[in-house]
Amino acid sequence: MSPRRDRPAKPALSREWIIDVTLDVMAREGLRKATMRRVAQEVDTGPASLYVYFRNTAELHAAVIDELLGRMTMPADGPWQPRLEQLVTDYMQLLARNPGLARSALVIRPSGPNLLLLVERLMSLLVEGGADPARAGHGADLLLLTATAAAAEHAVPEDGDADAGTDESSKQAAIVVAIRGADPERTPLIALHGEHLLADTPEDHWRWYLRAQIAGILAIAPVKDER
Amino acid sequence: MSPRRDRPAKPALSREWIIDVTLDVMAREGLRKATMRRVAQEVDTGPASLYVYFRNTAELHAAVIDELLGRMTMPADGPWQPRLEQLVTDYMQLLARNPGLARSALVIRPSGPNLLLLVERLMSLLVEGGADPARAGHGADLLLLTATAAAAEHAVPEDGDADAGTDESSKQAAIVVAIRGADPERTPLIALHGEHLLADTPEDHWRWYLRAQIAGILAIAPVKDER
DNA sequence: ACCTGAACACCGTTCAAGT
DNA sequence: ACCTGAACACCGTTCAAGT
Repeated sequence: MSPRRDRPAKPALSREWIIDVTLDVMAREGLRKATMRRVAQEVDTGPASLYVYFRNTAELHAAVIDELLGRMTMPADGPWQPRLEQLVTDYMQLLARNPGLARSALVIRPSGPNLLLLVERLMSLLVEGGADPARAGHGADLLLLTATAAAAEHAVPEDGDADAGTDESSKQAAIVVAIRGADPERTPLIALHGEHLLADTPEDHWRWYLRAQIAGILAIAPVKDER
Repeated sequence: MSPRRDRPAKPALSREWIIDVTLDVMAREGLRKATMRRVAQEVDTGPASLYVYFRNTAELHAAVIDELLGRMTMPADGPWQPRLEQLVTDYMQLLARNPGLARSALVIRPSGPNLLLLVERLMSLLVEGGADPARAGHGADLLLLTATAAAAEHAVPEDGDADAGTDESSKQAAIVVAIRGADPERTPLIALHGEHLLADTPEDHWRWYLRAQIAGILAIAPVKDER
């Protein structure tokens, strides 16, 4: 009669369970709270137990990212460019939704099976758009890099991420002040054209990044060829 | 006779001194060790004292980045494109040299006076290259974003950054294994062209990123214009 | 104002021992 | 093998009190 019946026997620990619980804590309280100790507590054990499945925190985060990637739906048929933009934007938003995940992604360089599949799709869309297949991999890489970085920036500050501006994010506010207060002597171009940076929405901004990069990827030749 | 003469009187705390000491600890042991507690100890006080000058750790890091930016030398005269590439590469390397700094830069969005000056220079070089002045700010933004992200990736793992692969960085190794082991059925393009990704050096890779982005920035029109 | 010791509420990771 | 409590060596930040 050791396992009580009213409280079902504790399920066996497993990679999957740990990842699920981590995702859960993350959704509720942000990645910053999804620590080894906290997750361990949530699965009702000591922190040491997790180290049987993940060598360290970074590896746990990598697993979480690949899990999320697996849930991403690929855009339907249509012209290559909107599909490409959609795919990269989805990836960006996936990371931006869980602030801190993007930061992790930059450090750990995910390379799980689902990431490979995403890269394959990006490459195929770029090739459809006319890219040199030999360089499509670089193009995909660049798009993912920018998406990750943009997500890390966009990222909603977590509760008390040392960023509790009164009404607006003080991070944004600092930039606005810096641009508006630009000295026309020292920084004439910013003084003249800075408003353009503040004028459009983050979405417009992101779309411009995307378009510029796609245009560049399609236009540029391999670096090696020169000299 | 309260201040002993053999041990000079403790200098008064100041923003500058704290930044200098932080830079010092960073250079010797990496940003990860440059904690509030550690820096406080180095200036021989309790951690609480630093909070008189910096509201939190992120603010200290931002100050450190702007200080480093101030020490950056601007490239000499010459054609705009090499100068532009040099400038962005310098910024990337400045961040890559202190692993973790790049990660901080993404989160805190530096906007100090020295960053503004860098943006101004980038804008002016882009305009020299033929960019629409109204969009040069976006271009500079994109270049800095990529530089920061690339630096965060490149970044040499700090001593025991949970990344002590036997001989090579295990992070890199994981990608190599993933690409080499790509399934030709599931990911045919990677299987076919993946070697290109492994073939060139990080420097070539970076230069390609730069060229692609510059080409794109010069080619693309404002997003707003469509529809 | 500026400065501080002490405390609060946490971390990641490893060890030695258990099953 | 898998699992774990306890320990080690840290964190950021705030408080209440001092000068």
